[in-house]
Amino acid sequence: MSPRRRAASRAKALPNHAPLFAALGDETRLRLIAALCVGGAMSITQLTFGTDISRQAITKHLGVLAAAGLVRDVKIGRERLWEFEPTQLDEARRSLELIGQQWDHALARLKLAVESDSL
Amino acid sequence: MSPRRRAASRAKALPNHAPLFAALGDETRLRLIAALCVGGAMSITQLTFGTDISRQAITKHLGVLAAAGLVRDVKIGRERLWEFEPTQLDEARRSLELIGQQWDHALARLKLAVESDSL
DNA sequence: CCAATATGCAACTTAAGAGTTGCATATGAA
DNA sequence: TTCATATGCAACTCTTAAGTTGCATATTGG
Repeated sequence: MSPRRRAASRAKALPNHAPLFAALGDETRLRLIAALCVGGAMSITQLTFGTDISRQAITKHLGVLAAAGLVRDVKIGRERLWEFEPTQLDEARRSLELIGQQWDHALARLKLAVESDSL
Repeated sequence: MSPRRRAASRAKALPNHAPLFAALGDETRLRLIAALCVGGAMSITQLTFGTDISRQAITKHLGVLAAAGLVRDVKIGRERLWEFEPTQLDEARRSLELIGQQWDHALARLKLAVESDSL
Protein backbone atom coordinates (compact mmCIF):
# COMPACT_ATOMS: atom_id res chain seq x y z
CA MET A 1 0.00 0.00 0.00
CA SER A 2 1.23 3.43 -0.84
CA PRO A 3 2.26 5.90 1.82
CA ARG A 4 -0.60 8.18 0.87
CA ARG A 5 -3.49 6.26 2.33
CA ARG A 6 -6.77 7.37 0.90
CA ALA A 7 -9.39 6.38 3.38
CA ALA A 8 -12.81 5.17 2.40
CA SER A 9 -14.18 7.35 5.13
CA ARG A 10 -12.97 10.44 3.42
CA ALA A 11 -15.69 10.20 0.83
CA LYS A 12 -18.53 12.61 1.38
CA ALA A 13 -21.12 10.56 3.14
CA LEU A 14 -23.66 10.11 0.45
CA PRO A 15 -26.63 10.26 2.75
CA ASN A 16 -28.04 7.29 4.52
CA HIS A 17 -29.88 6.01 1.54
CA ALA A 18 -28.79 2.50 2.29
CA PRO A 19 -32.10 1.51 3.93
CA LEU A 20 -33.96 2.88 0.95
CA PHE A 21 -31.96 0.79 -1.51
CA ALA A 22 -32.23 -2.16 0.81
CA ALA A 23 -36.00 -1.84 0.66
CA LEU A 24 -35.73 -1.95 -3.12
CA GLY A 25 -33.34 -4.87 -2.97
CA ASP A 26 -35.92 -7.61 -2.86
CA GLU A 27 -37.70 -9.08 -5.84
CA THR A 28 -41.02 -9.47 -4.08
CA ARG A 29 -40.98 -5.86 -2.98
CA LEU A 30 -40.04 -4.65 -6.45
CA ARG A 31 -43.02 -6.54 -7.76
CA LEU A 32 -45.27 -4.96 -5.16
CA ILE A 33 -44.07 -1.53 -6.12
CA ALA A 34 -44.60 -2.26 -9.77
CA ALA A 35 -48.08 -3.56 -9.10
CA LEU A 36 -49.08 -0.52 -7.02
CA CYS A 37 -47.47 1.79 -9.48
CA VAL A 38 -49.24 0.38 -12.50
CA GLY A 39 -52.49 -0.69 -10.94
CA GLY A 40 -53.09 2.03 -8.40
CA ALA A 41 -54.07 1.47 -4.78
CA MET A 42 -54.67 -2.13 -3.80
CA SER A 43 -55.51 -4.13 -0.74
CA ILE A 44 -53.24 -6.69 0.86
CA THR A 45 -55.38 -9.52 -0.41
CA GLN A 46 -55.24 -8.19 -3.93
CA LEU A 47 -51.51 -7.84 -3.72
CA THR A 48 -51.17 -11.36 -2.42
CA PHE A 49 -52.94 -12.81 -5.43
CA GLY A 50 -50.70 -14.46 -7.98
CA THR A 51 -47.93 -14.65 -5.46
CA ASP A 52 -46.58 -17.87 -4.03
CA ILE A 53 -46.09 -16.48 -0.57
CA SER A 54 -48.55 -15.87 2.23
CA ARG A 55 -50.60 -12.80 2.97
CA GLN A 56 -48.59 -12.21 6.12
CA ALA A 57 -45.36 -12.22 4.18
CA ILE A 58 -46.83 -9.59 1.87
CA THR A 59 -47.89 -7.58 4.88
CA LYS A 60 -44.34 -7.64 6.18
CA HIS A 61 -42.95 -6.53 2.86
CA LEU A 62 -45.44 -3.68 2.74
CA GLY A 63 -44.24 -2.73 6.19
CA VAL A 64 -40.67 -2.55 4.96
CA LEU A 65 -41.69 -0.46 1.97
CA ALA A 66 -43.71 1.85 4.20
CA ALA A 67 -40.78 2.26 6.59
CA ALA A 68 -38.71 3.33 3.61
CA GLY A 69 -41.41 5.78 2.59
CA LEU A 70 -42.06 4.04 -0.70
CA VAL A 71 -45.72 3.27 -0.05
CA ARG A 72 -48.43 4.43 2.28
CA ASP A 73 -51.74 3.01 3.36
CA VAL A 74 -55.28 4.22 3.80
CA LYS A 75 -57.89 2.30 5.71
CA ILE A 76 -61.21 1.97 3.96
CA GLY A 77 -63.71 0.00 5.94
CA ARG A 78 -62.32 -3.40 6.63
CA GLU A 79 -59.82 -3.02 3.86
CA ARG A 80 -56.48 -1.37 3.90
CA LEU A 81 -55.44 0.09 0.60
CA TRP A 82 -51.80 0.59 -0.22
CA GLU A 83 -50.54 3.08 -2.72
CA PHE A 84 -47.23 3.99 -4.21
CA GLU A 85 -45.48 7.10 -2.90
CA PRO A 86 -43.04 8.47 -5.50
CA THR A 87 -41.11 10.88 -3.29
CA GLN A 88 -38.51 8.50 -1.95
CA LEU A 89 -38.06 6.85 -5.29
CA ASP A 90 -37.10 10.20 -6.75
CA GLU A 91 -34.74 10.63 -3.87
CA ALA A 92 -33.06 7.34 -4.68
CA ARG A 93 -32.80 8.33 -8.31
CA ARG A 94 -31.19 11.60 -7.40
CA SER A 95 -28.61 9.94 -5.23
CA LEU A 96 -27.66 7.58 -8.05
CA GLU A 97 -27.33 10.52 -10.37
CA LEU A 98 -25.11 12.22 -7.86
CA ILE A 99 -22.78 9.28 -7.75
CA GLY A 100 -22.67 9.23 -11.52
CA GLN A 101 -21.80 12.90 -11.63
CA GLN A 102 -19.01 12.52 -9.12
CA TRP A 103 -17.65 9.71 -11.21
CA ASP A 104 -17.75 11.83 -14.35
CA HIS A 105 -15.92 14.62 -12.59
CA ALA A 106 -13.29 12.22 -11.33
CA LEU A 107 -12.84 10.90 -14.85
CA ALA A 108 -12.44 14.38 -16.21
CA ARG A 109 -9.83 15.21 -13.61
CA LEU A 110 -7.98 12.00 -14.39
CA LYS A 111 -7.99 12.71 -18.08
CA LEU A 112 -6.64 16.21 -17.52
CA ALA A 113 -3.89 14.88 -15.32
CA VAL A 114 -2.88 12.27 -17.87
CA GLU A 115 -2.86 14.78 -20.70
CA SER A 116 -0.81 17.33 -18.85
CA ASP A 117 1.61 14.55 -17.98
CA SER A 118 2.10 13.44 -21.54
CA LEU A 119 2.76 16.94 -22.84
CA MET B 1 -61.80 -7.90 -1.62
CA SER B 2 -63.32 -6.92 -4.89
CA PRO B 3 -64.32 -9.47 -7.48
CA ARG B 4 -61.80 -8.07 -9.91
CA ARG B 5 -58.64 -9.37 -8.38
CA ARG B 6 -55.66 -7.48 -9.60
CA ALA B 7 -52.71 -9.72 -9.07
CA ALA B 8 -49.32 -8.44 -8.08
CA SER B 9 -47.91 -10.86 -10.57
CA ARG B 10 -49.60 -9.10 -13.43
CA ALA B 11 -47.16 -6.24 -13.25
CA LYS B 12 -44.51 -6.35 -15.95
CA ALA B 13 -41.58 -7.96 -14.29
CA LEU B 14 -39.30 -5.03 -13.92
CA PRO B 15 -36.15 -6.95 -14.52
CA ASN B 16 -34.29 -8.72 -11.81
CA HIS B 17 -32.69 -5.64 -10.49
CA ALA B 18 -33.30 -6.69 -6.97
CA PRO B 19 -29.76 -7.99 -6.43
CA LEU B 20 -28.40 -4.75 -7.79
CA PHE B 21 -30.40 -2.65 -5.34
CA ALA B 22 -29.57 -5.09 -2.60
CA ALA B 23 -25.89 -4.50 -3.30
CA LEU B 24 -26.52 -0.78 -2.90
CA GLY B 25 -28.53 -1.35 0.24
CA ASP B 26 -25.68 -1.32 2.68
CA GLU B 27 -24.06 1.74 4.13
CA THR B 28 -20.56 0.32 4.04
CA ARG B 29 -20.89 -0.59 0.40
CA LEU B 30 -22.29 2.83 -0.48
CA ARG B 31 -19.26 4.33 1.16
CA LEU B 32 -16.96 2.06 -0.80
CA ILE B 33 -18.63 3.09 -4.04
CA ALA B 34 -18.37 6.74 -3.12
CA ALA B 35 -14.71 6.34 -2.25
CA LEU B 36 -13.87 4.56 -5.50
CA CYS B 37 -15.98 6.96 -7.46
CA VAL B 38 -14.33 10.05 -6.06
CA GLY B 39 -10.85 8.75 -5.44
CA GLY B 40 -10.31 6.44 -8.36
CA ALA B 41 -8.93 2.93 -8.16
CA MET B 42 -7.86 1.80 -4.72
CA SER B 43 -6.49 -1.27 -3.03
CA ILE B 44 -8.30 -3.22 -0.37
CA THR B 45 -5.96 -1.92 2.29
CA GLN B 46 -6.58 1.64 1.23
CA LEU B 47 -10.30 1.08 1.27
CA THR B 48 -10.11 -0.44 4.71
CA PHE B 49 -8.45 2.63 6.13
CA GLY B 50 -10.68 4.88 8.21
CA THR B 51 -13.19 2.10 8.54
CA ASP B 52 -14.01 0.39 11.78
CA ILE B 53 -14.33 -3.03 10.23
CA SER B 54 -11.72 -5.53 9.17
CA ARG B 55 -10.01 -5.91 5.86
CA GLN B 56 -11.79 -9.20 5.29
CA ALA B 57 -15.14 -7.58 5.77
CA ILE B 58 -14.22 -5.01 3.15
CA THR B 59 -13.12 -7.80 0.86
CA LYS B 60 -16.51 -9.44 1.21
CA HIS B 61 -18.32 -6.21 0.47
CA LEU B 62 -16.18 -5.70 -2.61
CA GLY B 63 -17.14 -9.20 -3.65
CA VAL B 64 -20.81 -8.32 -3.37
CA LEU B 65 -20.31 -5.14 -5.36
CA ALA B 66 -18.36 -7.02 -8.00
CA ALA B 67 -21.07 -9.66 -8.26
CA ALA B 68 -23.53 -6.86 -8.91
CA GLY B 69 -21.22 -5.45 -11.55
CA LEU B 70 -20.71 -2.20 -9.69
CA VAL B 71 -16.95 -2.51 -9.35
CA ARG B 72 -14.18 -4.51 -10.94
CA ASP B 73 -10.65 -5.32 -9.97
CA VAL B 74 -7.26 -5.34 -11.58
CA LYS B 75 -4.27 -7.09 -10.12
CA ILE B 76 -1.12 -5.01 -10.03
CA GLY B 77 1.79 -6.82 -8.50
CA ARG B 78 0.86 -7.85 -5.02
CA GLU B 79 -1.92 -5.33 -4.92
CA ARG B 80 -5.42 -5.63 -6.20
CA LEU B 81 -6.92 -2.36 -7.30
CA TRP B 82 -10.65 -1.89 -7.35
CA GLU B 83 -12.41 0.61 -9.52
CA PHE B 84 -15.93 1.81 -9.96
CA GLU B 85 -17.90 0.49 -12.94
CA PRO B 86 -20.70 2.91 -13.86
CA THR B 87 -22.67 0.65 -16.20
CA GLN B 88 -24.83 -1.11 -13.66
CA LEU B 89 -25.43 2.07 -11.75
CA ASP B 90 -26.90 3.61 -14.87
CA GLU B 91 -28.98 0.51 -15.25
CA ALA B 92 -30.35 0.95 -11.75
CA ARG B 93 -31.10 4.59 -12.47
CA ARG B 94 -32.94 3.70 -15.60
CA SER B 95 -35.10 1.17 -13.84
CA LEU B 96 -36.06 3.73 -11.21
CA GLU B 97 -36.95 6.15 -13.94
CA LEU B 98 -39.06 3.50 -15.59
CA ILE B 99 -41.04 2.96 -12.42
CA GLY B 100 -41.55 6.69 -12.10
CA GLN B 101 -42.81 6.91 -15.65
CA GLN B 102 -45.26 4.08 -15.19
CA TRP B 103 -46.53 5.85 -12.12
CA ASP B 104 -46.98 9.09 -14.01
CA HIS B 105 -48.90 7.32 -16.71
CA ALA B 106 -51.09 5.62 -14.16
CA LEU B 107 -51.78 8.98 -12.54
CA ALA B 108 -52.73 10.49 -15.86
CA ARG B 109 -55.11 7.65 -16.59
CA LEU B 110 -56.65 8.01 -13.15
CA LYS B 111 -57.11 11.72 -13.58
CA LEU B 112 -58.78 11.23 -16.93
CA ALA B 113 -61.12 8.64 -15.48
CA VAL B 114 -62.09 10.89 -12.59
CA GLU B 115 -62.72 13.86 -14.84
CA SER B 116 -64.86 11.96 -17.29
CA ASP B 117 -66.78 10.62 -14.33
CA SER B 118 -67.55 14.03 -12.90
CA LEU B 119 -68.76 15.47 -16.19
C1' DC C 1 -77.78 -11.50 13.91
C1' DC C 2 -74.52 -14.50 11.38
C1' DA C 3 -71.36 -16.03 8.15
C1' DA C 4 -67.88 -14.75 5.07
C1' DT C 5 -64.17 -11.55 4.13
C1' DA C 6 -60.01 -8.71 5.38
C1' DT C 7 -56.77 -7.91 8.32
C1' DG C 8 -53.80 -7.93 12.79
C1' DC C 9 -50.70 -10.06 16.18
C1' DA C 10 -47.31 -13.22 17.91
C1' DA C 11 -44.29 -17.13 18.14
C1' DC C 12 -41.52 -19.96 15.53
C1' DT C 13 -38.17 -21.89 11.87
C1' DT C 14 -34.75 -21.31 8.51
C1' DA C 15 -31.47 -19.18 5.94
C1' DA C 16 -28.64 -15.48 4.63
C1' DG C 17 -25.51 -11.48 5.78
C1' DA C 18 -22.11 -9.02 8.27
C1' DG C 19 -18.23 -9.42 10.75
C1' DT C 20 -14.42 -11.82 13.13
C1' DT C 21 -10.19 -14.67 13.87
C1' DG C 22 -6.40 -17.53 12.43
C1' DC C 23 -3.40 -19.06 9.22
C1' DA C 24 -1.47 -19.49 4.47
C1' DT C 25 0.51 -17.40 0.31
C1' DA C 26 2.60 -14.12 -2.79
C1' DT C 27 5.37 -10.16 -3.91
C1' DG C 28 8.39 -6.11 -3.30
C1' DA C 29 12.34 -4.06 -1.29
C1' DA C 30 16.54 -3.75 1.48
C1' DT D 1 17.72 -14.05 0.99
C1' DT D 2 14.80 -12.23 4.28
C1' DC D 3 11.40 -9.42 6.17
C1' DA D 4 7.47 -6.68 5.79
C1' DT D 5 3.37 -5.77 3.09
C1' DA D 6 -0.97 -7.18 0.60
C1' DT D 7 -4.02 -10.36 -0.02
C1' DG D 8 -6.54 -15.09 -0.01
C1' DC D 9 -9.05 -18.83 2.20
C1' DA D 10 -11.89 -21.06 5.59
C1' DA D 11 -14.36 -21.80 9.74
C1' DC D 12 -17.02 -19.70 13.14
C1' DT D 13 -20.41 -16.43 15.69
C1' DC D 14 -24.27 -13.39 15.79
C1' DT D 15 -27.93 -10.93 14.06
C1' DT D 16 -31.48 -9.99 10.96
C1' DA D 17 -34.70 -11.06 7.35
C1' DA D 18 -38.04 -13.92 5.03
C1' DG D 19 -41.55 -16.85 5.48
C1' DT D 20 -44.82 -19.83 7.99
C1' DT D 21 -48.60 -21.26 11.14
C1' DG D 22 -52.26 -20.46 14.36
C1' DC D 23 -55.47 -17.73 16.37
C1' DA D 24 -57.83 -13.24 17.34
C1' DT D 25 -60.41 -9.17 15.70
C1' DA D 26 -63.15 -6.21 12.75
C1' DT D 27 -66.43 -5.22 9.09
C1' DT D 28 -69.77 -6.10 5.56
C1' DG D 29 -73.75 -8.21 3.36
C1' DG D 30 -77.74 -10.94 3.48
